Amino acid sequence: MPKQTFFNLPEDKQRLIEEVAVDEFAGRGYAAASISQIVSRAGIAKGSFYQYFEDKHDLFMHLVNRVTEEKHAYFKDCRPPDPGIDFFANLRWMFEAGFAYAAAQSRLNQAVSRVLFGEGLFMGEMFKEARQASAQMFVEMLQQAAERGDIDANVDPTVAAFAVETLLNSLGLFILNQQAVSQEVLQQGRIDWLTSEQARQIVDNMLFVLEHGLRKKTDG
Amino acid sequence: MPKQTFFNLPEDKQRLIEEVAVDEFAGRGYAAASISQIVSRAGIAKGSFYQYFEDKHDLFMHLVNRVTEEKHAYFKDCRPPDPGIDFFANLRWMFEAGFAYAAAQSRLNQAVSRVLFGEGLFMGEMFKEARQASAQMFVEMLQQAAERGDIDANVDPTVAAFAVETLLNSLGLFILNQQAVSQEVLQQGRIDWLTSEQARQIVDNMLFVLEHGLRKKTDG
DNA sequence: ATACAATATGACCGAGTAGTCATGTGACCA
DNA sequence: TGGTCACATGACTACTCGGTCATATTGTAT
Repeated sequence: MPKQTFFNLPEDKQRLIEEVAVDEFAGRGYAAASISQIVSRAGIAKGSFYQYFEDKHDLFMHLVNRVTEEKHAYFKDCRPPDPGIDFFANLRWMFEAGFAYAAAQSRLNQAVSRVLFGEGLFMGEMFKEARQASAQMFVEMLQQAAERGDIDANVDPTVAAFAVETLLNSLGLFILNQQAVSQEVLQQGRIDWLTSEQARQIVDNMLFVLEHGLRKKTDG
Repeated sequence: MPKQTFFNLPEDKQRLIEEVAVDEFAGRGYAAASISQIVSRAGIAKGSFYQYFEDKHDLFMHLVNRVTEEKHAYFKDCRPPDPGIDFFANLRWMFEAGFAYAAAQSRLNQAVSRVLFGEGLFMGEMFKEARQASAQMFVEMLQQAAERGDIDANVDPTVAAFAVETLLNSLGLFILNQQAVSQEVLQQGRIDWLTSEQARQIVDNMLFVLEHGLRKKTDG
């Protein structure tokens, strides 16, 4: 948490520092963000920075806290329309609220998102060919399936392909999460706890979701 | 691409360098990964590194290529049983192969995935609570929905929550990519890509898939 | 043995970094 | 007026970084 001296600053100076910091983080990512750059662009002395914050991490966490504060404030008044509402309606509502928030809200939130998205985009650039080839394969597959009448005509093949690809790619992530990954496991480099039975169930579940969706079928 | 000198190296030295590099990238993320650290830990001279690789990017791309090679090698022998088969059967085959690969995945692949999924362990630590809270929220939501009979009883809430969360989280990036939004646009803080009609359709589609699945409904 | 090319090496460079600290400044109180 | 205290400052230290290059060490062909 920032030191008291930071909160003693005039509001506009606090905001200025936050803005500059946010730009720096957004532009260069967390790891490469430079405090020297921040103080220079904010027009404060290096020493002052260290009277406000412990270090870079402290500053960044402050920004994150600001965003979550803002978010909570934003969502406070508008509770989900009805707690007893249908799950899918609820999901849709969450989406729309999230979009509205993202669209309406401050530079602060936009910038923090930019840190996350920006790095994603950067990485995306790196693997453009590989990813496009992969994505293309899935799209074609889905298109063929659509022509053959295997999949629903309401679904855009591109979106469907994305869904399939994303879930397929995240299988590894799911496994890692399930075992609360630790450095130890990473070094060990093998995953042998997973029985084929468990594996089968996970795959079954994922495929079921993709094929039939989550909604309970009312008909036989 | 690495220079010829690298490939002239003894196999085990190549592997050693790759291992060390992978650790560095996995541990500190792409931006903060240090070549000085890598050469030091690999026990080679700084100058040698630059006789093997152009720069950090070159090294990283080499690792990525290794991963894709590995993947291709893994999937090479096992072609889909029958090209004319039902789409979902085909999908099942792919998922099983994908799962096997994910379960057997090498340190190499793990590390690269880690870098891609969010700048290494560090970022992961930072947002750990937030992400866990989010995941927890989804699981509870799905459990309630299951109890209320909104969602299908065949689906394990944990897997469903993971699927929902994964798809929703990566949807933003997908929309960005679909509209070919550049990093500059993001930097400017424009949000028109979010509010566009296309974005809305993508969201609708994704929600549809989650609710009803991909398979064409024969009834109704 | 000799010559030659390929590779290995680490001291070195310039640039940039995080973080410190002695000194300066201004506001408030006695 | 003088004293006190919170804050501001930027030169400074002690790094690490990516990258270069003259030199040393190999391996190979003659």
